[in-house]
Amino acid sequence: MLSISPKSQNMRRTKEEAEQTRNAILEAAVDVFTEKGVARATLEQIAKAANVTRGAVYWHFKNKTDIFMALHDELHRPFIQDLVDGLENTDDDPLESLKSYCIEMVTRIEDDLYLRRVLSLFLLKCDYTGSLQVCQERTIDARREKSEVLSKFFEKAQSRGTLSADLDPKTLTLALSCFIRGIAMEYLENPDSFSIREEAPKLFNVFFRKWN
Amino acid sequence: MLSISPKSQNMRRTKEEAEQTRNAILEAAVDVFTEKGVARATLEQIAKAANVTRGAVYWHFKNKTDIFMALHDELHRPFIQDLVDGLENTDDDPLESLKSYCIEMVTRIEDDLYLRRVLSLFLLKCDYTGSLQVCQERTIDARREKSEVLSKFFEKAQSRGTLSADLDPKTLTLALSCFIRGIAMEYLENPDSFSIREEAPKLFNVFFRKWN
DNA sequence: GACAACATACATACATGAATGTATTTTAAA
DNA sequence: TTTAAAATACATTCATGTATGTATGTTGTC
Repeated sequence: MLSISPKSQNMRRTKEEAEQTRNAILEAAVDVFTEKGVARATLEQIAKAANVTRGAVYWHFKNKTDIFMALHDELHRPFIQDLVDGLENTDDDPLESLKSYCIEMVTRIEDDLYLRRVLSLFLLKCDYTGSLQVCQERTIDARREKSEVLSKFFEKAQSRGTLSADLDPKTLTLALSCFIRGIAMEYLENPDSFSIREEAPKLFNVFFRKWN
Repeated sequence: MLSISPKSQNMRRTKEEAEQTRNAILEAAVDVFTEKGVARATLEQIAKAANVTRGAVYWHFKNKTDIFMALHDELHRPFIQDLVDGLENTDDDPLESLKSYCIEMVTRIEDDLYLRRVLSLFLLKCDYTGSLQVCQERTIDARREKSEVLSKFFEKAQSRGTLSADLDPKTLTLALSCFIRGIAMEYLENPDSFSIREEAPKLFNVFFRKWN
């Protein structure tokens, strides 16, 4: 967690220091949001966790929703984008590389503690009613993009004969999306119930077993 | 939505009328919770939706958490129990009956509007931080019970030779749980993105395709 | 390069509303 | 008569947003 420089209070910061403050607030927000839940988290708690006052928070952000959306933009969408990129940069056996990419990706959820917190925040610690609805609508676009990339994988596999032609790529895409989502949800909700690192290879072996 | 009998306000009700009032409050709570989200919903809104005052609400329930837990007990856990029962009452080809049961179950999510609202409420419209944490802990037990029933299915299939012996029933159970969860989440979050009624058979055909 | 003029980056103080919980009252059922 | 099932009234808390203060960074000007 970033902590702003120990200037005696109420001294004007330089541009870089201000940027640091902004980041500290965002990081503090992740902590407070995941601990209290977005709805129950107060700006006072976030400010305190970032070692600033609510004044600083209101300087950098309009309100709680604005903070959440900033996090959403900076963390969630890049995550999906990263996923898309990872999918596009594979060119050998499509299904095999897709499989190992999936395993790698969900394993990161267990290994990368920060990713885990952030995903938990967006998937578990908030509901997208009210002012947060717009965030969800934005991710829908990103998800459709993701689905299109996935589809191409299955199509490529079909054209190479690795995948039976009578299976619908759209269906497989939907199935895989649901599967990944379910794994993430079940793990985040109860991380002690199973180890992704151990189970992910088995799980995706089940999903990607002989298709033709 | 139940509406209590049109007695001129402030008349004492009979026991049955009181029970009706309680139910009206619970039904109103489902509506308000799903529309506003549990955190943003107020007791005033719930009372108004049930055609009573906050006084009635506080007579029947301690607070908002108490209402939520009552709903949780009356709706969510029976749903899981129903699932367990449905699984136990099949005795022919285990995998085939498991498959059709899965299809039936998720299809209900699209067809049964009330089920949809309730599931949406518990899966999407609340976060289980703070006072709602206990609810989540309770479902964890129910889920483990569900998993054990599922496991037995795969074990039975193995003993009958329908399922390769080198596949771990535990893994298959986890996979199926995640898959179902993911389907429910994706659909509830964006019901327009696909039709469960059309896709469920295809999806579970993918999952349950030749195992041996 | 010094200095005024201004903008920036906050902290502090305050006003407000909204939701909650409780205390009191009302009416009729038991 | 007592008590259940509410309605009504009230006090309190709490988070929010905003207004204001303030000291310093920044920038144009000479």
